[in-house]
Amino acid sequence: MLDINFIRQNLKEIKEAARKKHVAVDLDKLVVVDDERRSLIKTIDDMRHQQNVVSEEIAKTKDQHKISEMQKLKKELNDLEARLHVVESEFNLLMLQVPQVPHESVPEGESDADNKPVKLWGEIPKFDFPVKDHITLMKELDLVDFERGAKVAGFRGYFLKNEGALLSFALWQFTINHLVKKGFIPLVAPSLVKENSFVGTGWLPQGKEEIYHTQDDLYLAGTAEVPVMGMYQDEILAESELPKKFIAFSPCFRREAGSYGKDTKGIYRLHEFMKVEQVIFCKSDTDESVKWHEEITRNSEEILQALKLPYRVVVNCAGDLGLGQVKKYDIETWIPAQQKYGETHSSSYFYDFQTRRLNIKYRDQNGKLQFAHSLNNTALATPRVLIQLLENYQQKDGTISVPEVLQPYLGSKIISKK
RNA sequence: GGAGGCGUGCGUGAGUGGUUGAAACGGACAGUCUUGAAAACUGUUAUACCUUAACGGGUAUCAGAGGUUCGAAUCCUCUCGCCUCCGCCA
Repeated sequence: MLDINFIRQNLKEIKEAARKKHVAVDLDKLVVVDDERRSLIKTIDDMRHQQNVVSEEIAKTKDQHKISEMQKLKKELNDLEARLHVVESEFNLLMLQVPQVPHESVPEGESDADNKPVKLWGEIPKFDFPVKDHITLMKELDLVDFERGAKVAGFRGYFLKNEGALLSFALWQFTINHLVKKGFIPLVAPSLVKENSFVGTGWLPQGKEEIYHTQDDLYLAGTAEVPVMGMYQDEILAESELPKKFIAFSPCFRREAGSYGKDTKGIYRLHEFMKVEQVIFCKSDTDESVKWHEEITRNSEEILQALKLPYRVVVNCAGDLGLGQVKKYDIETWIPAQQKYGETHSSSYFYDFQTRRLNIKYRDQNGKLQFAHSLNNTALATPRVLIQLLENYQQKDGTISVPEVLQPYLGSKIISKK
């Protein structure tokens, strides 16, 4: 959510942002609705003032004439309040659709195909044998059971098995340890979450099709960003505790509506997966946001570097940005069998878009309340990253060598047939 | 799932229809005093919106939403949250 005064003063810029982000929102209508809203509030406030003054007189004089005068006023007031009610809900609905303005460095574009690479790391491995894809590798080494996964959990269901499971634990543990050393507070976050946090983070109302909804009116979060942001809703933080840095583990659920035909094989696109997510609250300062954005991106790169997986960083084009995002980097990691990079991380910042919706503030040095800024990035998502890990580490004899940094967690150096 | 209780400001807690945005105590902050600290004393201590050049003024908010009333923290209805006991359960 943006400040309505900011919207009114920068209407052209916001319209441009909506165009770039492909967001359909009638901003002219918003202004008209806001005009009516403002004038109603003014009128109603004045009438209430009169009501307060006269009521006080009545308390003393019990003047029957004034009472009937106020009865009339009350009727008028009720009508206006009812109208304001309607206008305000219209106003709020429109406000929830107004996009954040992308940073000037964000390229224009329609979809992820227009994202621009900004960094390359690692060498693309050359294999002197036919490369197997992760599905083949996992089946041969008995690391996954798709058939029974589908039997039990339906389409896109899976069981991770043997080292497929153990590697996941190793990756989580390694990642969390790495970030805790950097001052991140570890969390295990809820996935079953109330609607508020989804609206507050910008996942709702537009993302309704993507999110599972339970019969108890709770929703299943597709990322720990949702619960961790919701954690501080309606709170005033101390400036001294900023930046607040969290590393949160949670199961993640996505309906993947609209992508029924996409990535139907393997473990790339799943309804249920696990993620270790970085979430930061920082001071209300655009430079601070940029600084921490670079840091959380670097943190994820460090993890890939420690795993010695080749990756590239792309800056997402405006068409590929979420409603509230100012700028986003995706990190894409090399998939040998497909000879291309595949998204494994997504790093974004929002300025105060989310914290305004969630009412998360802090008191600055001058005693003024400010909306904090928020950011988040994947630290590591499983099982997707197993694709890159297994394929890049495969060996001629069909075994997988275990990345050095994971060996202590896994207790072995090689994954071979049972 | 059954039975009961409770929701007031940073905290404890008063307030059951008319200057109560809200007593009192505590906490925090600032000042006086002190070499420094403590103690004592004094003062400050909500947020949002509207209005004003400014001083200031106005409206709303006592979990939330409705209702009764000229007037609601106080009465009524619903919702939400928390707590206790029983049952069930990892």
